[in-house]
Amino acid sequence: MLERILDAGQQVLVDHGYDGTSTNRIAAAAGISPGSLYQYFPNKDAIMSAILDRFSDTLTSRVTEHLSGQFDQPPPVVIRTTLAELLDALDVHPELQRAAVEHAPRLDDGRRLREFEQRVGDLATAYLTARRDILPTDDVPISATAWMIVRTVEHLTVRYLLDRPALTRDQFLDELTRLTLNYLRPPT
Amino acid sequence: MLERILDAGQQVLVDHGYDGTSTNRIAAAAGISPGSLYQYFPNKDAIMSAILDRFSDTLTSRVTEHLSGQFDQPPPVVIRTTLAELLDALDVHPELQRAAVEHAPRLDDGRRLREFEQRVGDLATAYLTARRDILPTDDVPISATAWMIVRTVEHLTVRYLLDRPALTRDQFLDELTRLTLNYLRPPT
Amino acid sequence: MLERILDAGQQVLVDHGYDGTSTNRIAAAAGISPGSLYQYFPNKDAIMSAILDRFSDTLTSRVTEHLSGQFDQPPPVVIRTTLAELLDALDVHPELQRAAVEHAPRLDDGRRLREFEQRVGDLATAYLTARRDILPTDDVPISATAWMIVRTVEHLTVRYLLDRPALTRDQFLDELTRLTLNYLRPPT
Amino acid sequence: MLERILDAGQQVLVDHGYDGTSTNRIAAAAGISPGSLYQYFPNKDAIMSAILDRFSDTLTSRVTEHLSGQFDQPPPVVIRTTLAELLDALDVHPELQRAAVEHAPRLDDGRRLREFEQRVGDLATAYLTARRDILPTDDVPISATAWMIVRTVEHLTVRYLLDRPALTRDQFLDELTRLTLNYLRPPT
DNA sequence: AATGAATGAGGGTTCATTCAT
DNA sequence: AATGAATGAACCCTCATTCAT
Repeated sequence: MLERILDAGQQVLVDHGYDGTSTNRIAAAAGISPGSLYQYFPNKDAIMSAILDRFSDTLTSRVTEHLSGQFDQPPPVVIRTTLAELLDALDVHPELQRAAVEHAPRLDDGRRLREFEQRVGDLATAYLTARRDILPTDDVPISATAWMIVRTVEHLTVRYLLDRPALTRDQFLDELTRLTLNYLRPPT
Repeated sequence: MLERILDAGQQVLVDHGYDGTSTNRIAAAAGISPGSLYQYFPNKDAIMSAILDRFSDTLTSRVTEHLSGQFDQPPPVVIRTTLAELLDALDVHPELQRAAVEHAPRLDDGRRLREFEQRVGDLATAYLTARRDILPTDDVPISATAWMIVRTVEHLTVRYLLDRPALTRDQFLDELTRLTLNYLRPPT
Repeated sequence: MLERILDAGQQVLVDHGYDGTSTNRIAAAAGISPGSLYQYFPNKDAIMSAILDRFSDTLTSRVTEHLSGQFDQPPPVVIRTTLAELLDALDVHPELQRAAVEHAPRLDDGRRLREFEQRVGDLATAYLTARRDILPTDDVPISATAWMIVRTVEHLTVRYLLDRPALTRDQFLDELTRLTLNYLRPPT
Repeated sequence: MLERILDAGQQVLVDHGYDGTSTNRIAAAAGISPGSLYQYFPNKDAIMSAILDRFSDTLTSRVTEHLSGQFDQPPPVVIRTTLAELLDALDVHPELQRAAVEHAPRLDDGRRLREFEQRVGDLATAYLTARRDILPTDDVPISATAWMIVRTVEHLTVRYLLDRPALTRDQFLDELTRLTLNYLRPPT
């Protein structure tokens, strides 16, 4: 039933946007009465949060799982396949992802979104720390480098799926991989 | 009077956030009656759009102006100073910018935001076309390369101002410049 | 319009009791839309308070006015006519008075009602202080004596009108006057 | 089980006030499910009524018991000790009493409260009839005299406990006794 | 008897929009 | 042009009550 509510809420979010997502609509979409929502969630925001949490959990675990199986591959391989994994994970619910990107900033003052980014950032920092040798310089903290990369990758991936620019999936992954790897290349 | 309404709306948006921006508040801030708003704008969204348009116009013209005076400088200089110009332009109204980032996607289904990005993208494409020599390959359309760079730069700049990570302005500009230039570097 | 809302609210209060007094009902009774209530009152409690305030103001001013014109009459006359004045004032809106008595305790934790009693108590204290000579003893503070009398008179008057026991108005006034005066009589 | 529900309801009433007393809370406090309440009571009001009934039964029986053991004492003693008994009986559950006073009027249109007062009034009438000699006049029916006294005593006692004015228990009992006895004193 | 999830009408309140003045 | 009182649909949420299990 929790699932049913989240599914319904997700559908409403996708169909009507954040402002169009009323508790009554969610209840109707779930085929239950408005009051029943409150047996499972304390309020509307909790529902929205749970929807986004579920989504971000799926993403994080897919990427983490993939990464943990690749840790000893050469960086270009790790990065390229990880980006592919992220892209494909996001591509499962492109509509939800659009909604999430557009509306998550308002939930808990965006804490939810920031948490997700934090988790991915930690992952990237961990990887870069392990592969400290590929970093071009010591002048910039690893966390800052990770911050640059994570934001870039996250945003470009999302926007690629939403805008569908004139690039094939593989071309896009090539570009994104190059962007990332070149960023780490030492100056000549 | 149009200006007055936009100023008032912008102030309310900055002070009270998107959800706190009611038409009544805007009218009060503008020193007119709620009904009078509708003499100048068909509805609330039109006001919000106009506020964001004005902001994006300011940005575009500052960057365009700067770029046109730098066209013949060496690319590293052009890019670094252009990024600085963009960063500083955005930094004038960080609160407004936050509001814009969080809420623009919902206005007109995001058409507004896309328009702005289109304009900046065209600018970048024009520059890259002129400097076609610095591109690493012909396999990827220039517009796609511009798309990658524009999204990256735009998003990182915005997030830098909002998140204020542990990087000084100059460090950040260094990183962003390197990210951009390295992206264009040919493979070894 | 304020008056109209208060009248409507008063009617609804009388007809449906405190719990039956919804803002929607008040609005309907006033012939306006629910939203309009909030142009004149910040919330429901403010409406309820205003209704009771209006009622208690009427009472207080009638009694005060009467008392100020009688201050130099002999105590039995003052008391008897004052009680009559109070009884008649309360009798104007017996239904409202019932509602007030039954439901006022819940408003602001009863602050409203207490305020009214405070005002009447002050009046009584003032009178007793002026006529200190009729008090039987100095052992009890005047304010306590006033407290006893005010509660008694208020409650009996109210209950007389609501319960209509087997006493004529004049008999009741006789009894109430005797109760009050005898309370002040010195022991033999 | 009936007892258990009443105990639970009473506790909730005392702890959370009338508006905070939901059937769900009562059920939880009683350690049963909401649905089970309706096996023992037809609806919420019946529960509330039963709680107040039980309370008023306790009061009546304490006072009756006391009175029956004092019938042949001199009136000043009977009255003083009876008032003391009532005061102490009410003081056992001041919070419950407050709830009772504030909300009893609304139950069954106040029938419940009136019944209680009727019983106490009958008691007083019986006593006064037995001691008819102490009445100052025959012009007023005994029941009316009892009505005056019962209301006064009941209300003052309740209010004394709720308002806690600047009077000790004994001072208050002195005053209340004097009020009652003096009311019955013949005019000079 | 007992459960407790489900109900759904109704609660107070907001606010973009309108329209008589 | 300008007003601002009035609108009313929609918001989120509560809770006494029911009924399939």
